[in-house]
Amino acid sequence: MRASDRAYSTLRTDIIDWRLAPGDILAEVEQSARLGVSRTPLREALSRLVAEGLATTNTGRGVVVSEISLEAVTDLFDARIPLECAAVRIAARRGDPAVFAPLAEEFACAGPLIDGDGDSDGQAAYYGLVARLDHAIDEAAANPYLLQAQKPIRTHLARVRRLARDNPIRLLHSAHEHEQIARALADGNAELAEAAMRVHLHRSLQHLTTPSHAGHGAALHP
Amino acid sequence: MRASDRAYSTLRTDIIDWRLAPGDILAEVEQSARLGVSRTPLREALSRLVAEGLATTNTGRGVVVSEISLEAVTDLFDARIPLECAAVRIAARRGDPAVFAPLAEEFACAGPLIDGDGDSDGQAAYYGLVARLDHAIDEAAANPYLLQAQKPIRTHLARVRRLARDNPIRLLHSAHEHEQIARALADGNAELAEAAMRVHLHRSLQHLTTPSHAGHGAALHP
DNA sequence: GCCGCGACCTTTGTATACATTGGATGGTGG
DNA sequence: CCACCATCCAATGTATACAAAGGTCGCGGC
Repeated sequence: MRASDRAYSTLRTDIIDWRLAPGDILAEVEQSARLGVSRTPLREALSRLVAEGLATTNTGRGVVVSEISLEAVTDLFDARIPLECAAVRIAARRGDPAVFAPLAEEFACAGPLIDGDGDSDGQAAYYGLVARLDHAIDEAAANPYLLQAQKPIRTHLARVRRLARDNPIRLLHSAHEHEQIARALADGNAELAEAAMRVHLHRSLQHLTTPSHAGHGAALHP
Repeated sequence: MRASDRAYSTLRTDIIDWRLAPGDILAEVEQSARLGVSRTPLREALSRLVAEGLATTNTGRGVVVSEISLEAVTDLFDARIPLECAAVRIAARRGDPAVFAPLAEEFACAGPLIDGDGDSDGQAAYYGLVARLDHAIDEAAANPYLLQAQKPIRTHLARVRRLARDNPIRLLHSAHEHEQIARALADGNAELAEAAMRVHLHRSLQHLTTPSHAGHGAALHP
């Protein structure tokens, strides 16, 4: 793997996981020393982060980690909802039903996975299942432009998710919503799939903007 | 202006205007010599082009101008339509009516601008008017994530537009459609604005995919 | 004559040295 | 005492030199 790739993925993970907070300055010499690469590949990594929206260039001051907060999540979903709905609609038309039927079954059986004893293990497995459905939708939609538009949105979403941890109750609901989406896709029912996706996204947004989940970010800003 | 910015905008324009055709190899030494910059800023320009989707990296072969054709325009609009509709819907809610009313008037009076004697001059002025409306919508929507998702789509769209020149009749229809959008926005009518936008985009797509306009691209590939 | 292997060469990836710009700080004048 | 300007410094922007990797061409063997 190239040095610039390593620098990029390390910085990207650091930002998404809030080890690098908004406003933090990514000085070239400092970061190149920290990551053990030269300034040239680091600059390439930084420019990729800027293109992705995870950082912004302050003229003369280098690049800083871009601001984001739970307040931005509404704007984020205003862009996300139409994109995901469009994707799922196309996927229902073009996709192979045989791909989505097993996924629907998995979501139907995901209950024990979520509130089992090995908590974090089960949650990780569930998140993996969600990722597989997302990937199957991307494959079925087979639209590179749609994917390109969704990519930065998903990156930002991953970042705000860390501010509001999902609880088991929400995850159970989420599994049910995902099952509905997968079943509609397996049936090739575009209208139903879009509606189910819309329901899921609205519920997710509602959960994220519920104030009871805010406030543990204080630990990240001592 | 920085050398990397100059290299980026020059290459970007060259690709959009089809001076650099899909499949063309952007060798670092060759392009840096052509643009009169060193390899370092050129690499930054290339990585920006890759992030934008105008070029792709072929391992070991450098970066090549990405493929695009009129066949891709349907996929492009599958991503564009939901985004523009979402933007116009939000703009109708948040926007200032005083901004859009004059724009609607301008579109209403755009007829002579289009099929006047100074053909290309008038068309350029009309395209500028369209750009102003787009910008006003972006400002009114005030959603950076939506804008970020739209940016690559618009870039690709500019590229395919060069394959199918607009004719005066289509432009007159386009002006009328834009007028409808602007009026709905001035009235703060989100539903109507979205519908008008949807009409406009479907008509545009229909025009672009009408086969009578293909075929002058042969001059670009001798 | 065709396939495979190897060497050469072109091209990209990386590092470092140098130039330049923007900012901060301290001093001076009003 | 405040404000403005000049100087210094640190950080980025750029260029070039070097290394590594992949591709292509040619030669030899089958």
